[in-house]
Amino acid sequence: MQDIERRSGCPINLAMEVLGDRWSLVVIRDMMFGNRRHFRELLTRSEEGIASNILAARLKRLVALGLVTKREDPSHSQKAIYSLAEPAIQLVPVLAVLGAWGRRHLPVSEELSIRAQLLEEGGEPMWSAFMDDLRRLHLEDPVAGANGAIVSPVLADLTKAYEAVRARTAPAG
Amino acid sequence: MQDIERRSGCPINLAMEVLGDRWSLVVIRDMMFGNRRHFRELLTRSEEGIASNILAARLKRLVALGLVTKREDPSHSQKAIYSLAEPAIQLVPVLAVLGAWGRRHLPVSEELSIRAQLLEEGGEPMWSAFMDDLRRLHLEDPVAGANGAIVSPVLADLTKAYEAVRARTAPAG
DNA sequence: CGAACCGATTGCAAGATGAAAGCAGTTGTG
DNA sequence: CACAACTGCTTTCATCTTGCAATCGGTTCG
Repeated sequence: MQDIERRSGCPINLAMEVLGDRWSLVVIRDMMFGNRRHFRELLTRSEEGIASNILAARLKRLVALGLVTKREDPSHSQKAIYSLAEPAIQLVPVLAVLGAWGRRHLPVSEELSIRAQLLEEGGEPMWSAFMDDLRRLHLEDPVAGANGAIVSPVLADLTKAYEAVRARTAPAG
Repeated sequence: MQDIERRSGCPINLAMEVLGDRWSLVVIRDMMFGNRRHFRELLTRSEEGIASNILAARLKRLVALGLVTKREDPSHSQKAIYSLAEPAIQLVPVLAVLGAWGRRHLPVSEELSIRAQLLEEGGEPMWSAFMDDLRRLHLEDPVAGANGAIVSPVLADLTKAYEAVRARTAPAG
């Protein structure tokens, strides 16, 4: 694991040393909920428009920290598949409660917060089911998970709800 | 509320725009679990050694964002009392699950993670009780909350456990 | 053989961070 | 009533981080 500062041994402090920047959790969110597994997908399909050097730096750091793994894509000798490692998969509850907080207190858009709402309402059972799905997509068979040969039922439901809201609120897009 | 970037309307993204730096959540943690309510307390009793200019900037930003409030201390015309506002109080579940994650995956120290452990084991009922306590200390009567005239039972339990571990692991300190 | 695509890297400017010192005013002490 | 300690900050300056734009060498596809 790459060096973090270790200003103190407090769990909150250490978590902020690992995740306390503007991009790391957003990248993990895209891998987790958008199943973005390649550099280009993360770069160009990012809602927030991350810069390529920042993305490269974040991915390298997350790999060094053991939150993400990187392997070759057999379909393309230059492509790399990025996958969530177990510690990142266990961030599901963190993202769920953080999303729930953001939805209550920040100026979110309806389409981008429907998944946070469902994840909050689904509670612990849904989080566990989602984490099991993620283990299949990212740990068990990363290649099939990356190319869509296997899918997550929980993620499919979330995505379906997202598409439905998007179709309703922005029929043209 | 002060301007945040608003790169997107995603709850996770917005939460990271508000809390995604190395210090904001640490400051909130100290106010919440350490009941640090004055600038000097936050500055000198910080485990991580925050710099005074950074602390000043963070407090100003958190006040502007509506997470923290600032008022005069009647006991000292120059003193300011900083209190958690409702949105920050509702970060209790976030800090609880984030602490639980940090405790599992990062090199925490035993004494500084006992509170995270208790908070995780206490679950939702304990979080609710703690949030009620915080409302009394920070919203209902900030002055009495700041000077110790009223205390939080939940916090007292957490602090007691912390002191016990500290006495066991570092008898001299 | 050229265009599009692959995961990055480089240069540069702007902004954030952090250590240290300092500030003007207030309070407690001898 | 002088004075030291303490109050919440602010300033300065050197260093580190961030983000944009352009680009890189290689691969794949038509």
